[in-house]
Amino acid sequence: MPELPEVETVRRGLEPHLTGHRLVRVDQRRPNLRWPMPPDLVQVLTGARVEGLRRRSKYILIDLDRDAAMLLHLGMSGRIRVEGGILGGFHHDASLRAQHDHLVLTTDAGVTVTLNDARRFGAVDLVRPGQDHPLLARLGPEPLGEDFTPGVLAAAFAGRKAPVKSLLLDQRIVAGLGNIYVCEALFRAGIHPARPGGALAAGEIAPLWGHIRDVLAEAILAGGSSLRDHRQASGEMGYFQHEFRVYGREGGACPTPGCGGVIARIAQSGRSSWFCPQCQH
DNA sequence: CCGGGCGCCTGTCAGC
DNA sequence: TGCTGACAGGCGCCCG
Repeated sequence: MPELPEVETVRRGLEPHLTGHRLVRVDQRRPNLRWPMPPDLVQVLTGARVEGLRRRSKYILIDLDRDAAMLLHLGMSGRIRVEGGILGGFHHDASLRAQHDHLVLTTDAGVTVTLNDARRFGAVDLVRPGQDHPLLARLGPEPLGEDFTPGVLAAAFAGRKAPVKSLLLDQRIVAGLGNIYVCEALFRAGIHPARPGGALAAGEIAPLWGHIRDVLAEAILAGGSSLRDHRQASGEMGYFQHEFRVYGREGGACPTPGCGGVIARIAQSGRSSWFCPQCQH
């Protein structure tokens, strides 16, 4: 499912239900997702008070009044739903199978927060104070943060022969992009996804940098993109899928006025890239 | 270091 | 109505 905008949407939806609340019950239904969950997960979480929620790239970090923060990654199909309480969700997809509910947190307000992940590519872990967590250690800058600049992007592309599409998916270069928003940013920038990164001119990189930030910010405002799995914590869909200009639109008309191109799809390292052959070079 | 490919899992959909 | 293959918002690992 989730790229940065979807994860940020989930984080914002969870925040009012968790921050300042104590976890009174923790129900762990299986020992692992992509990796084993820590053996002391239930012990550490039970009775802990949540001090706040942060996001780093596609990870949610739940700060606790304990010597650990909870780390959550939603993989491809992970969903969070919040139920119960005054602000609880009310229109969750009835087809969500309880079979894939892997972790249920209950707060002192009677709210339940459930992690559902059919494909189990997601992760739950604990981050100890001062720990350089291996999943976070090598992440590049936050694309919406101050550390991400056109110069940083240019330096990361310099001399690289890999397609710009692959480089933007590399979380060490910039952290939080996935297939959707890379395709959309490259379209907006008029850059062909197969161009070698090192072949981009500075005059192309700065606009690309701006389009990456724009498309992410717009998607966050829309609550993310709901294709198959993503829902806001309330159960409500995101709406940015209606704004896609190329993603998933093979055979459709290029939205650029007067272009007349037809959206194409190519495979790049096993994943689909959609683009307009007419206006992306 | 670099680039590319594989595999982890389940669900859905198109085509036969 | 099956069945089969392709494909899906990610990412660590292994290979040359």
